[in-house]
Amino acid sequence: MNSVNSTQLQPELTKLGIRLRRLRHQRNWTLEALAKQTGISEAYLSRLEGGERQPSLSILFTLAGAYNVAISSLFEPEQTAESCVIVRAANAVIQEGQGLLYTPLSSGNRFTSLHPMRVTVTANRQGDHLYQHEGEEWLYVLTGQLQLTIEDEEYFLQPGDAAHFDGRTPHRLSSVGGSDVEIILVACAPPHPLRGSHS
Amino acid sequence: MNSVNSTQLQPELTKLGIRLRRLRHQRNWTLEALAKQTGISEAYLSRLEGGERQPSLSILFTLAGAYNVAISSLFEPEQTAESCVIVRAANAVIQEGQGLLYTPLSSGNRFTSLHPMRVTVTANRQGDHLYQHEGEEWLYVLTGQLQLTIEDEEYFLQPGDAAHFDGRTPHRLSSVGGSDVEIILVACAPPHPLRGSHS
DNA sequence: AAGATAATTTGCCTAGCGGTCAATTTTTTC
DNA sequence: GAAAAAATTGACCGCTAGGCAAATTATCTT
Repeated sequence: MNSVNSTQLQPELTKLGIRLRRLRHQRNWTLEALAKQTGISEAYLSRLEGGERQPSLSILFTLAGAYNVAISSLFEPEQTAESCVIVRAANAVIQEGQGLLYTPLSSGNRFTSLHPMRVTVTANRQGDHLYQHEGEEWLYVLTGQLQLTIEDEEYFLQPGDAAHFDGRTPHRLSSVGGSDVEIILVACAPPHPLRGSHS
Repeated sequence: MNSVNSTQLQPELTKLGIRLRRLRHQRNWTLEALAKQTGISEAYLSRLEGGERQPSLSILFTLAGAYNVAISSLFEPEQTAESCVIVRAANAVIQEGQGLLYTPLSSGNRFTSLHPMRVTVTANRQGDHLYQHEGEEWLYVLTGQLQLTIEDEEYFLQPGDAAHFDGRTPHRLSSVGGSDVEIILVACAPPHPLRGSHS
């Protein structure tokens, strides 16, 4: 009665194995070389890379050390190595949400982490809602005067000013001075954002 | 003769335990509740959080599932929850490197992932060097005309255009049209960059 | 093509640790 | 204070992580 496999385990093990093997091949190492370096037997390494064994953390730490990568990187979703996405000012697609005007500055999900956009905070809009999300956020004021509220702190930003803050602390944007504010906003989301929490 | 502990294991286990406990407390869950939900015994959970046991991957996957977080996040360095960093245009600190002029737009390392900067590509500079680094890169042209070379592809960007690419593919910036180019550049580095590889 | 050598995989085994139950201790509540 | 809830610990077992050595497959050499 092991209800363990809510996230099916085997495919994850296979993926892990593949990543490990790729790391090794990238370095042109043989199983023997790796075994000698880490003190782990060739046989076991082979089984790991085949996804036939479930490595203990100590093994994972050792391997991550040998490859000089973070353990977490062994579990991160594959980077789609799409080379480049260009978004032209001419083709801007403006979206509306919560009284703000958005223009995504990258076509979405080919890259995982960065989510850049151009945002227009319309004049006299009073930001009612406090935003809160995983990851970091950074913004840069192009034109206008921005009022940035972080939790209970207030900042006033001029064109050329930048702000960098933790997305988890409640924040809000509004314009001051009676004219629209144009900003560049870049969010950086972790690979697997925490969605609505608890039961 | 287990040469496993190159990266000392025990402290990592402790850290992991602390993270797990924090996740549980954040949700106001009791060991019993978590045990019931996951099918893992309270006793064992307690030991895990105390760092006294080395969880198997299947256990980790189950827990990550219960908390709805990525497994990798269990191994990532603590996010320093510093709330906000403001950089004023007035206080810009200009640095020079490789023929480019940099202005960091966030004061460094309090946040891990995002590294925003304003870059001036001086006129007629010929980007000789091809850059290559971990993580993603995104840029936005403020003024001037930029020539962006990604591997063997060439792109010409006008003010307002944006580009998003994988930092690992070799890339280079240069100016065209005989005038300086001002851009916003945001790099997104993974927590633990791969430093110089292999032996 | 066939030896020879390097590289990986597989059969088989077991020590040790992951994981549980039940009892004990600590913390909270009223 | 007692009583209930939450967390920890002792003692134990089964399973599997991981090693050894033989077998297989891939890579050279000539």
